Amino acid sequence: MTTRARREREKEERRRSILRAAREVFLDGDNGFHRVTVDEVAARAEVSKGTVYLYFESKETILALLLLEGLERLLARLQEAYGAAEPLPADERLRRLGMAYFDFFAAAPEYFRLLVAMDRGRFPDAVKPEVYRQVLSASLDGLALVAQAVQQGVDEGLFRPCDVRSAAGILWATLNGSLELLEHPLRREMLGVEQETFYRAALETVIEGLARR
Amino acid sequence: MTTRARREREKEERRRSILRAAREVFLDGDNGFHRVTVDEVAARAEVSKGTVYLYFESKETILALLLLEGLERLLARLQEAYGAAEPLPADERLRRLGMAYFDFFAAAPEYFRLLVAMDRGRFPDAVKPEVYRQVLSASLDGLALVAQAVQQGVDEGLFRPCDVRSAAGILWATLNGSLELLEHPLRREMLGVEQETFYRAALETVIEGLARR
Amino acid sequence: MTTRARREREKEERRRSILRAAREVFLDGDNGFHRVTVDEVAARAEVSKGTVYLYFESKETILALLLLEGLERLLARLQEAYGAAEPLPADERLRRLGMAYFDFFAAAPEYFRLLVAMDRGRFPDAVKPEVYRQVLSASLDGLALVAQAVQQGVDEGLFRPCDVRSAAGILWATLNGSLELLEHPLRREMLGVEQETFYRAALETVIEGLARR
Amino acid sequence: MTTRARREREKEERRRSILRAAREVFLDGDNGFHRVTVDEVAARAEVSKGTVYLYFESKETILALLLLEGLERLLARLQEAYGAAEPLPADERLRRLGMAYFDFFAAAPEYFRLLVAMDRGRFPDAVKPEVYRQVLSASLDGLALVAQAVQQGVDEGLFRPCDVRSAAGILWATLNGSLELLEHPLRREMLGVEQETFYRAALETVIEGLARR
DNA sequence: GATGAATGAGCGTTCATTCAT
DNA sequence: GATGAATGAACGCTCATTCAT
Repeated sequence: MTTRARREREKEERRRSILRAAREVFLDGDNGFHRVTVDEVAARAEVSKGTVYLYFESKETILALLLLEGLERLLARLQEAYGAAEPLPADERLRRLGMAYFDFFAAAPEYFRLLVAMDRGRFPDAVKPEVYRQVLSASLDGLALVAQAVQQGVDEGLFRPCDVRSAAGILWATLNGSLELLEHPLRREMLGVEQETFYRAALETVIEGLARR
Repeated sequence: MTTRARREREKEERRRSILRAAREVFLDGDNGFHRVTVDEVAARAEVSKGTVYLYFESKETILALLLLEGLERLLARLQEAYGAAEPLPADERLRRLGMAYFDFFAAAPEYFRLLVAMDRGRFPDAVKPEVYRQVLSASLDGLALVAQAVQQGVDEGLFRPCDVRSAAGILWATLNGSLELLEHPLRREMLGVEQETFYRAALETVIEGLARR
Repeated sequence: MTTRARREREKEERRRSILRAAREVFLDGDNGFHRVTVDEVAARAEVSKGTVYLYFESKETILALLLLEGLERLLARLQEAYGAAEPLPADERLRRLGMAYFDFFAAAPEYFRLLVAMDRGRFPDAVKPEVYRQVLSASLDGLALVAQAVQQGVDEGLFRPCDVRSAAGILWATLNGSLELLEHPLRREMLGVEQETFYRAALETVIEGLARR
Repeated sequence: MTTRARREREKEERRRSILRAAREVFLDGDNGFHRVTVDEVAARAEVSKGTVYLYFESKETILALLLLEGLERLLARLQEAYGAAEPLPADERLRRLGMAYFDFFAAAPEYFRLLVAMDRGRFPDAVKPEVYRQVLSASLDGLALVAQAVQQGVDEGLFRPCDVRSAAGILWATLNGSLELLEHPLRREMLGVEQETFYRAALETVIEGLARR
């Protein structure tokens, strides 16, 4: 009985260890996610290539799970940032959501790349629909949170009436674009601005853009 | 001397012809730029594979030059859209710039993908810093145009005083983010909105966000 | 002692159950016997993969035993078809044997493929000589039945005197060749004939060829 | 000019050399054709794996071409054996065709295996339809030759009227079955007969079976 | 006796790059 | 300057077999 439980635990540990190895390869490489190789992941996890496939269906599945993991952590942070229990003005909620988003991806920019890459290449084909749906669903949940804040703003007369889901999407797009734009040092130099400063300004601009005059 | 000149000219022609072939392959493929192979480019240009490497350092360099070319065309369109000769209000200029940007990438999404990919994969290593800088410089020129329109808006009291270069960057980031966000059908579905509609709304939101109250 | 006997019995049952699972996988697949994997057999038998190897030396051994089983069933059918108890003319016996052979393999072409494959691939190395000999012996028994019918024909003056074992072998070769030839749709098309019609004609031709003039 | 010609020649030589290497791997191995590995072929030809794919589309194509080569040689031998220019009785023609067939495959039994294998596995998918058709066409030409001899026999009253194409197929099936049956030493032992003796007897039996009484 | 996690050699195929001619 | 044949590392994935527990 104990044996069985231990087995189970070890298996889960191994699984995690492969996932961790994948994350390391994925995050370490200066190369970006498409340089993640099953060979490399296996080597880093100190298991054979076959073992990797014992735990995961495909390379893409591993990356998708990695992403999902990230998104779930992100979502938790966003929910925390939203501060549902606190009586906050809508713009403040958006500010907090935006900065939580920033903190998350500033800490792990590769997740951001992975999120962006998810639509491309072999992903849609190689990843089980279920996993794919989970990824999309996590994204949707995050978006819903933003939309909720926008709705609050509209309801309270702070924001102009609008399609709140689109508005949420616009904020999302802006924040993504800001993260991406300044990811490269040369572009930061070009704009002569620090990433966080720029990001905050972008966030404020969109919030301002939603505001009732 | 004449011979030398002719030689030079022929060489340049060959170079252009390879680049043109690369562009054809690049734009033809239904699969995106990462399907561009040196074999195919050489075949299309009717030269040997070796010759391609005689004129270009690497496949990535070719793609970078292609992008540069594209950016230059984009810049021309932006300049046209800016309408320097016409007496236009600043917000209208931004609107025109934004839609020219949209039109360009809607017509050739591959360029957008290439632009996004530029920071990643083998590009940073395989592309000479000089070429890289040229790409950035083309971006800068575009940005300057946007900044100029913002400056006009600030000067005329339409927009709030601000760091115009940052403001231009914010608009840019938003538009890029919007293009990227909606590139994938599933995300379009998720937002329940058409790409152009969303893009326009994002553009308006940022313009609004810049406006003086 | 009783325990020992029970153990023995259980072991045999387990063995049979694995073999049955293997047969199911073997006959299920649309893809032929080379799609049989140990994983699948183990899963179907609801035992671990290790257990499979506890009872059988190799995958090839399992397949060989499967074939042996099949051949034994075939032999039973041939004996029935022979109709030892009935007073039949020799040619009729051959006809019945031939058609029983056809029916067997038409119903389970995989067995035929396996029989053909037996000499090839990893089989000769991976299968114990003993098992191999058993397979051959089963074939011999079938052959003996055919030879017996031929002998009857010779004795009764219906067939020309000949080496009856060779004659039986010739019939066997013809029937095998016919089955194999027409297994592929394209070759059926090429000959413009249906499998059973062709097979019957082949059977008759050889019977005729054995007949006294 | 000479250079060009030499290049061409060398290329053809290389191609042949890879094909020869493939044949060696294919014929040498005790393993049968499905153990033919691109790695092995490349090693034997002393080229890199990539080079193999420079000359051939796929492994299956190589094997198909090998087979085609064999079939063409076989066909030439059959035509010679048929002796169109000589005034031969139909049964003698069949005898000569049959023995030419035997000689060919006795000398290179692997070709026989390859021919049989051609219908299976990845062949139909992995081989260009054109090559596939050529293989079938070569088979058909051989069959036509046999059918022609049978027709002659029917016309001359030596053979019973019959569907000559089916009759040719029956002979073919018998000969194939005989070759296959006795390929394995253990089966030869089992029948207590030498391969050629058996084969001749089978050939005679079918000829006899076609004969008018 | 039974398990099932782990192995690792093996597969066919691709393609950017090099270099002898 | 131009060629194009050759390279070879890399890729994701499979599966029969082993062995510590």
